[in-house]
Amino acid sequence: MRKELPKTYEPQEVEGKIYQSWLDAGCFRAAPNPDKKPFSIVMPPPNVTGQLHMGHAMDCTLQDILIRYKRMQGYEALWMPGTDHAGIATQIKVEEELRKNEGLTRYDLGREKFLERVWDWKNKYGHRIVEQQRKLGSSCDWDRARFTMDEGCSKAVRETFCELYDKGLIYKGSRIINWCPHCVTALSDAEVEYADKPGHLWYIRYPLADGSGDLVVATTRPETMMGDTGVAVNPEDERFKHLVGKTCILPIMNREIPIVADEYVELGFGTGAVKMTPAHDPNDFEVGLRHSLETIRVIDDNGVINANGGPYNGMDRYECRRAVVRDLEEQGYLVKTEDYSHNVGTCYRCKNDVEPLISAQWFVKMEPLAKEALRVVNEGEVQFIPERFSKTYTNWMENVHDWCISRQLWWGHQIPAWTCAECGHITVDRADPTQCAKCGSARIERDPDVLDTWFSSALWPFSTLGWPDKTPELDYFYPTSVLVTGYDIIFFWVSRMIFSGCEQMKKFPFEKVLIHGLVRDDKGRKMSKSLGNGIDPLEIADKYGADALRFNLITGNSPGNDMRFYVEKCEAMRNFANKIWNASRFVMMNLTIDRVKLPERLELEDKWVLSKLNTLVKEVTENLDAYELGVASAKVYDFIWDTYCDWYIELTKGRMQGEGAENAQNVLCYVLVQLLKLLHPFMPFITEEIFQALPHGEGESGFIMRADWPVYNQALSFPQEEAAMEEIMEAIRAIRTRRAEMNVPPSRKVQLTIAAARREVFAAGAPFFQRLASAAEVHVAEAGQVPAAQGMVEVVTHAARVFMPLAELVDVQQELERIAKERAKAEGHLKGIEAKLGNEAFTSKAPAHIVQNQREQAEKLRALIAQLDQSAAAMGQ
RNA sequence: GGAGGCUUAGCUCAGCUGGUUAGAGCGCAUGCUUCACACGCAUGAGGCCACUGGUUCGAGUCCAGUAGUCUCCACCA
Repeated sequence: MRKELPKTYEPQEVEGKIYQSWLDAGCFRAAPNPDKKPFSIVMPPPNVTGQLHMGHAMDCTLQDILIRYKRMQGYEALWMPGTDHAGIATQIKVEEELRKNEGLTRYDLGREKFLERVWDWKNKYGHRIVEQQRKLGSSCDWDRARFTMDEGCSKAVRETFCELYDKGLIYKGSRIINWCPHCVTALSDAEVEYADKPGHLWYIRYPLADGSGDLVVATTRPETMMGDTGVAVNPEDERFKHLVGKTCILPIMNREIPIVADEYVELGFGTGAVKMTPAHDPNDFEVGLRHSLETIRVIDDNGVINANGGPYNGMDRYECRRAVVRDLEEQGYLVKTEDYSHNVGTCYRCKNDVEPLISAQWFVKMEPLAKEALRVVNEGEVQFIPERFSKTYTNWMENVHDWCISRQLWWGHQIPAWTCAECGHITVDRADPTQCAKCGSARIERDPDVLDTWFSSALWPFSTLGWPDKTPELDYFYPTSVLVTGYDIIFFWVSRMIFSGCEQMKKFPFEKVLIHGLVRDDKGRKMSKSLGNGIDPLEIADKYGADALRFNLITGNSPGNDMRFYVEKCEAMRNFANKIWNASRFVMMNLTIDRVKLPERLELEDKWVLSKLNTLVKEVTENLDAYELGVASAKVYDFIWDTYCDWYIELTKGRMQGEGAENAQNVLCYVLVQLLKLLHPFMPFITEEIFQALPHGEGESGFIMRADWPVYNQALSFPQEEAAMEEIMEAIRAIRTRRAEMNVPPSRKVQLTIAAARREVFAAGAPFFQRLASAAEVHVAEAGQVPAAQGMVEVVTHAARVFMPLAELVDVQQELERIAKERAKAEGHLKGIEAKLGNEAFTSKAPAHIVQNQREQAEKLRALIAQLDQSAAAMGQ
C-alpha cells in the first residue's frame, strides 16, 4: 500500500514511530545462532550521570552503522549496550544534591543509607542517556542492557579480583600514589592530568650540622619541607663530594637530616642539592628507599598539614606554603625566589592539584599482564584502525606502572578483602568470609575501599556476555568483532580490556579497535561544559533529524582524526535527506506497479544506471569492510544526488507516460531500493520510512533494516552502454555550457543537428537532448554530413559535433578563438599522454589496464582535436 | 625529553594499498517559477596538494630532511 508523502521530509514525524516499530518487531535482538556468523560490538558504557554529547553521538553512529551493515549482510549482529556506574562522578553528583537539598554529607547518612540514595538516583536518572541514544537510532539489543554494578558484572569483578589476588597479581602496599584532596581518594596514573601552572622556585639555605657552612636547595613545594628527611646531591658533583655522609639542619623543624649522593640529582640544574621528601614525591620516595631515609607524612587526606608539620599543623597546604615562605624569610633561610612555570598534576574529575603521598593501596601488578597484552597487538591479533594507534598503545603498555585500583569512595565495587584484627592476615574470597582464613578469628573487618571504576569496565566485553558463567552468548559472541571508541580512552579502557581479556578469557576481547577523534566546535576547540561551547546532539537531531546529524558526523571524516562541528553542515545533510525524500515522491507519483521486478527490456539509460549502481555496491561494500565509513557515505551521497536524481530521474521523465512507463517505474524503484539499502546504515530512519512506502521485490521483508545488503551482480554490468550514455551526457553538458556562455535562456528551444560516428547512440539519446539540453527537434547525421557553418553555433565533443542555429549569436572570430583554445588544451593534454605512451619504460612496466586506459584517453583526445579542426575549417570558410 | 598527527579551492575537510584533466560541502558569480525538490536546477570562477631532496616509467599519495601547527606520554627539585 503506498501513501502520499508530504512535500518536505519531517524527521520528527517519522523517527519516533519508526524506532518504536523496530523495537516492537524485535529487530535489534541477537542471540546465538549456529546458522549465522556472529558479529558483535560492546558499546562503551556511558556514565549513568552522563548527558549525551557529540562525542557519544559520533561513537554511537559509527557503531550503529557497522552493526546495521553486518546485520544486513546476514550476520547475527549483537550490539551490547549498558551503562557505567562511574564511581567518583556519580558519588559526587549525589553528594552535591544531598548537600544542596538537605545540607547533609555522606558521613551524616552513613555508608549504607548513602548507597541507597545513589541507587535511587541511578534508578531515577540512569535511563536518561539510554533514551538519548535511542533518539539517534541506535540498534542495540536493549533487552541485554547491562550495568557495571548489576549482579552479573559484580560477580565478574569479584571473580577477577580473587583470581588475580590468588595469582599474586593484585597486592596491597604502601606506595606513593596520586591523591586528590578534594575527592579524598587515590587516583591511578591515568586519572592525573598535567597542566602548566605558574609558580615559584624558592632557594632555601640548609645549615650544615657541624656549622661549617650551608647547603642551598631549590624547591617548588616549600610546604612539604617539614617532611624532609634528607638532602641529595649528585655523586659526581665536585662541589658537594666532601659533604656526603654529613648532616644538615632542617630549618624551622631544627631536625638533623643526612646528605646523600644519588644519581637522580641532575648535574647543572638548580643548586645541585635537592631536598628529599619521600612521603610526598615519587622520586624522593625512590631515593629514600635507596638510602633508607625516613618517611614522614605531613599532609593529610584533606590537603591539611598534620601533626608532623609542627607549627603549621591544621593549615591548608597552600596557606602553609605562604606561611613557610614567610617564616623562612623572617628567619633568614630564604636565599631567593624565582618565577617558575612547572607542570602540576591535577585530578581529571575536579581539576584540583593532586597531592602525591604515601598511602596503603591496592595495586594490579602490570608487568606480567602487559606481556600478553603487547603480544596480541604486536602480532596483529588485535588491530587498531588507524594503525598508528597501536604505537600509542604499545608505548604506554611498555612503560606501564602498577595500577592503583583502590578508591576511597563508597559507590563502587567494595574490595572483597577482610583484615584480621588479631593476626593481620588478609582474607580475600568469592563469598563473604566470617572468620580469618589463617587464624580463624571472627574479628575480621572488610576493607572499606572500592575498586576503580575502570576495573569493572575492563571486564565489559565478557562480563556483559555472562562471564564468569559459561553462557552460550559468551561462547558465540566472544571475542567481539570491533570496539569503537575515541583515542582519549585508549589507556583508561582499551588497554585494560585487552589485558583483562587475555588474562581472564585467555583470548583478546576484540579483533579490531576502531578509533575515532574528538568532535570539536566550529573554532576547533574541545567542546566542554566550562567553555559552554557544547552543541547538544539532541537539539540538532530534533531540528534537522537524527539522520542528518549522523550523516554529518560520518561524512568527510576519517578514522582517528578530530572533526569540527558545523551546524551548517547539518543543514546540508538535512537537504540531502529532503532530496531523497523528493526523489522518492517523484518515483511514487503515478506509480502503477506493486511489485518491483527488473524488466526484460532495458533501455540505454537503464543499463547505464544499473551498471553504475553495480560499481557503487562494490565500492561501498569494500569501503565499509575497510572501515572507511566517511568515504562510503560520500559515495552514496554523490550517487543519489548526482547520478540518480540529477541524471537518471531526468532521463526517465520522458518515459513516465505511455508504453514504457512500467518498465521505467520498475527500474526507478529497483535502483532506489538498492540505494536506500546502501544508505540505511547511515540514515536509518528516512530509508526505512521510504522503503515501507515503496513497492518491494519478491520476498522482501517489511523492514529495510532486515533487507539483504546489495551484492555485485555480473549480469547487471554494462560497460558499453555506460560508455555510450556518457557520450550523450558529455554532449548535453557541452551544449548547456555553451548556451550558458551565450546567455541563451532555457526557454528558447533550439533545433539540434548532431553529427556522430555512432549515430545509433545519439539517435537513442535524442529525447534526452530535448529534455536536458533545451533542444527542439534533434536530427542525427553521419559524421561527415555536417550542416553549412553559416549561422551555426557548434559544440564539439570527442564523440560528436552538435550544431545549433543561433545565427544572431555567432561571432566567427570569437568562435575561432574559442576553438583554438579548446584545441590547445586538448593538444597539451594529449602530448603528455603521448609522451608517456612513447616511453618504453612506461608501457613495459605499468600495469596493462593503466596503459590501455591511457591509449583510450589519447584516442578520445585525437578524435576531439580532429572534430575541432573540422569545425574551425568550416567556420573559416 | 619521547611519540604521533596535521599543512590540499575563500572556509571546513575527503582523497584507500602510488596511475583522473586533484574532489565534496559551505561560500561566491551568472542564469532558471523545467509539472519530485528554491532544503531546488543549470553553468562558472577559484588549487606550483607547506618547502627541499630522494625512490619510481609515474608522487597530493612512499622515504628523508626543513618550517609552521596541534595532540598525547614522561617529567628536573
